[in-house]
Amino acid sequence: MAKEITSREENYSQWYNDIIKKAGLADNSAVRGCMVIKPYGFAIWENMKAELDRMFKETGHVNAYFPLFIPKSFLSKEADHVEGFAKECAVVTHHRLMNNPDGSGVVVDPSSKLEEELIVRPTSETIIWNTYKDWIKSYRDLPLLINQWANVVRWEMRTRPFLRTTEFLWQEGHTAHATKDEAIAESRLIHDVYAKFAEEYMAMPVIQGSKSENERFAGAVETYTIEALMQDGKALQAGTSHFLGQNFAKAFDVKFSNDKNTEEHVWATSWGVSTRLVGGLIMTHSDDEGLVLPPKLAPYQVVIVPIPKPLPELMETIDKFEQELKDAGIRVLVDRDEKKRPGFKFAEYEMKGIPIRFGIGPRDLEKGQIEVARRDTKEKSAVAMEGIIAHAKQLLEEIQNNLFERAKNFRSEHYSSAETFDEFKEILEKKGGFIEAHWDGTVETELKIKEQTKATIRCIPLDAKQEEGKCILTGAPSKQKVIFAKSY
RNA sequence: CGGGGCGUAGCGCAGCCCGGUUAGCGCACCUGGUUUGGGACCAGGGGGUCGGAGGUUCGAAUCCUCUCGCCCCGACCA
Repeated sequence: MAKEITSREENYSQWYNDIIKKAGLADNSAVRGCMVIKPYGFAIWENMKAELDRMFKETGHVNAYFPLFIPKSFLSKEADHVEGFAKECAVVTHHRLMNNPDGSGVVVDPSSKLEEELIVRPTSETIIWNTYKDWIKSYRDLPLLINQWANVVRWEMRTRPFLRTTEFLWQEGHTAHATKDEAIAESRLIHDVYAKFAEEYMAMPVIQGSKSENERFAGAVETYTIEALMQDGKALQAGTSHFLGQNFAKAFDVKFSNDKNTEEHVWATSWGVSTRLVGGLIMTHSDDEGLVLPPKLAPYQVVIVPIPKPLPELMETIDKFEQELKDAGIRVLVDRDEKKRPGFKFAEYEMKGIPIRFGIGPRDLEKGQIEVARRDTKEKSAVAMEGIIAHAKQLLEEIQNNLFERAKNFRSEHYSSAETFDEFKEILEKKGGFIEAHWDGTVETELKIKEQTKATIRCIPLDAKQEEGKCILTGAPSKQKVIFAKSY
């Protein structure tokens, strides 16, 4: 029935908001632009986090934690960096409140004004590089491979739950290296980790590429990105990994002595993914009936609904399956609610995107079978109780694969090539999606295209074939196609 | 910051134009009963500063002024 969810066709943004609300992922908060991540939504993030953390550690990184506040002066040490973030910083100017003399509550105590304002971190390059200065003296201190899980604040004009909130959760890796090549290799390594995570865990296909100068991270020499395609034909930048060159080392005077006792500036990378991924996950798979979650990240992979309710004669069997599923490493939820009827529960768990539902009633008990429903295709089938655990395990894999294939198909259907600007505009208007096209390589052209079409260069794909062509806007020569799209 | 919309019970809304007893409906909630294989039904019940302030009036959810907040679309951005 999908009660209360706006259809995608009717209003895509409303649909997105409905899913978040009805599936219990997040709420708006008392603070404009900030959301409350509810337990079910946070569980998805925790699963993402656990997997990413494992991948980072597997590739030699360790976690640390740096302060929330950054002295204002730090931010301005790297010129491009401050320019990129200055307009969206929350600033702490005082540290104390006092009772309002007129009795109307509390006011800022003017005598508590800070000598130097503190910035709530929009990203931590500056405070971290200020710290690295003390940590790095010799080539023996390198590489330094550190990640932190943190919250950051960017005072954006327009926010959307998960996709862009004033405060968001993320991880930010900050590494230091002795050579340029090593730093580039590091940023590429993480770029690959992100792509692998997106595709294998989120079942969200991505295009890997580098950013144009205009879209590059403030302070970076090169930004690598993974770009995903949402169901409304808009692209989502899902993760970025930056090669920072020696920009921050120079700004914070971080030098090391090499094995020939010569001083050199350190080479750096930084990389991050955020709670935005949850938004990407929602928009990649979900449908008009609610959330659809890939099994690998679903808080619960199987839900068992006793039909018509948790009768004692059913629960013995159900408790046994619950334990067996747990033992098999499957996250399972048993609905022991006495009051709600099965139909209600079915709709509820579809809304919440649980990949597999087991329905078990007296009839099933008699026949030694279980009604197995999969969320991705909505198919239902009767499966013998014997071997059900193995069946569930295999079905979870199948669902994971199916979601990825489905998303890949959608992307192929929304991946076009344009030779002329008219063609480009027509595709954008008719179906959106990614459009590959020749571009003359200049910022001016990119900005003009953006102005006329709202589309930007999502990335210069790493695997693009080299071919002679003409820029769709200016006709100037181009050596390869780049990928355009409207984006979030 | 521009353009549009909206603030009435936890949620979704009606009532407002055209002022008039005790502010209403659906869902949710509580109690009891009957039900239960795709969002059950009956009966009873609880819950409201009508976003806030000021004004007009015998009387304001309703009219006027100011104000606060939220949502959508855009500019900005992960």
